[in-house]
Amino acid sequence: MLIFREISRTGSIAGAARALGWTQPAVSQHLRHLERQAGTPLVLRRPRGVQLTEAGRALLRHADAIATRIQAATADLEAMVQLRAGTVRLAAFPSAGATLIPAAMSLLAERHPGLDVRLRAAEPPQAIAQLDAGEVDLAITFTHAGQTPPGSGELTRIPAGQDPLRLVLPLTHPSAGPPDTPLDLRELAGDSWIGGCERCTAHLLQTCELAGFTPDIRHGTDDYVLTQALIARGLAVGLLPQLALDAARDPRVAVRPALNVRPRALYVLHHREAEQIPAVRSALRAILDIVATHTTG
Amino acid sequence: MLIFREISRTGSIAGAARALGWTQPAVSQHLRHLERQAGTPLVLRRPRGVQLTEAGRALLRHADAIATRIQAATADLEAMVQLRAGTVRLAAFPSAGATLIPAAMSLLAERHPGLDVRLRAAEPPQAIAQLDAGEVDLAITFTHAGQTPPGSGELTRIPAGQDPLRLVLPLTHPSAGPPDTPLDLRELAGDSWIGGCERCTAHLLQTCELAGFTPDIRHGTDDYVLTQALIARGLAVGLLPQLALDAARDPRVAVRPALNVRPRALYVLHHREAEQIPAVRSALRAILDIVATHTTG
DNA sequence: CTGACCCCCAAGCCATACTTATGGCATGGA
DNA sequence: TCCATGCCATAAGTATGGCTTGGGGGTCAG
Repeated sequence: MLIFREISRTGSIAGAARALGWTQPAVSQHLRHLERQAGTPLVLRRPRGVQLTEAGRALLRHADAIATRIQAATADLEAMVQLRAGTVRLAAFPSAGATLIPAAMSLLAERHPGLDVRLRAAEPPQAIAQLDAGEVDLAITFTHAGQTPPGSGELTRIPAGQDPLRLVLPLTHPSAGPPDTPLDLRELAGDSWIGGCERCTAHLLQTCELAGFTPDIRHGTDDYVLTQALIARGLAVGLLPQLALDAARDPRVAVRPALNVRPRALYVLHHREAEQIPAVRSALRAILDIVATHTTG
Repeated sequence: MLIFREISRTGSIAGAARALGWTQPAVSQHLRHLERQAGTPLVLRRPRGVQLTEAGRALLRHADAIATRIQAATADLEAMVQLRAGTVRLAAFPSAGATLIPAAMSLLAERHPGLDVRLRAAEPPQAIAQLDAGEVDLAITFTHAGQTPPGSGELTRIPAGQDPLRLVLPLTHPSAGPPDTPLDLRELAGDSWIGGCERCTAHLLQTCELAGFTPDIRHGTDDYVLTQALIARGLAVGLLPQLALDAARDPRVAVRPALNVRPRALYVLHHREAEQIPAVRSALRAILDIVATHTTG
């Protein structure tokens, strides 16, 4: 097909062969094959070259259109390879979506302005479901110490730093001491507690059991603003991840490091081959870069 | 490219292979090759099939457009092969263009209503020039006896019957006898003559020389209506082809067969391979059919 | 009439592309 | 837990297709 275009462009079979770096019979055979399956001559052989027949002119129009399309396709793909275009769909749990991810998106926009990044907030189980369904390319998730890391065998899991947990108390609480000195969980054994998401609440229970008591979990919400508002009113104490506090810090609560409470681990998940996709790879890199500065800084 | 469409249609490489009647590795290799030259994965391999990446979706759009174009191209060519479409450009000398060719065009239109036939009036030398220049597909020409048949080696010449020449006289002329009895040229040796086109005049001169006299050619025109008008007024006698008289017969002139004057031969000329073009072939056939009925009838 | 430039045809060789065979991986049921 | 059934990839073998070389016909210009 493209050979035929070259024939019509140069006006001769030998000319097309020269342009293509082939020999003349090769082009001649191609043309013959094309005419055979067209069922009609496409060119008239003249002493100094060939001349298109009506059928040849008709085919040429289509061939030109096809060549244009092929060019457009290669241009589109090249743009994606060179990161001048492309879409990355992220699913992140809310506190990362409010802190790490916006920073990573800014970094990525700076590096590759043409990329289109889309974020959906989703707790880890939902994020993985969306990944499985092909609705997102990257899932930013976490696992509390002692819980099984997320993701089935098909997914690649990349550690993305750790997020320490903090004890959050009313300012009026007797244990609301200096913000940098760790506090032992057991000092809050008698308090009312507020739990987070399902897995967070499970982790709180487990941690307290290990510390030797069963917490009195009276409230539950995965909304960290609401959580802090309740705590500010003196209605409970809580264990909140640092990222949540980074996202929204209520000034009416006290925050202290927790003794013997291991941080939650953050992960980025993706399909195994998704890392080969340029846009996904650079988005992943941006996220990991942000995590690195966040951890070291 | 079309393989990729099949993959996306069936949703799996194995499915595409089944649909194409190939084996699974063949399709897999094609896909790999395509991804290699795209520079990015086009599909994600999932446990029960594959899922298109963004680049794959982009390519699919282009592939669909290309497939549509290919389909349109084959449809166009098929229409031409099946004579539902196509153009034939004819060049014919005026008296044939006024008689045989319209009949042939009607016959062709009846057989193949979709064909587009275009006629240009041209004397044989011009018709051949147009054929050489690729401006027409068929040239209807004639040669007088004794003249070299038209056409260089590149052209195919097909005899298309003969066109007898008639002596045309004023009704008042002493030789204007019964229309079916031949008349000897020499009876008109002393008359004033009117010549036709260049080659016709040359033929007239040659014929008269052979008959033993030199005609007094006073007028000249290739317009057979004008010729007959001059003859009707008694200003000259002439030698007109039967086709010209078929086209326009002035009732004010007498027509008699000429003794010892050989008819002119009609030819259809075309490029050697043009006969392979369906529309040209069927047009040629229609012309020859008309010529045949004309000759026998 | 010879050289240059088209084109076609025939035969040979090489590369591409499809096949068979094998293995890994994920899922679903006994 | 183990096997069965999909899916996909890889590797090696083979054969078909396609390009090359070599030779011939034809037209046109010098």
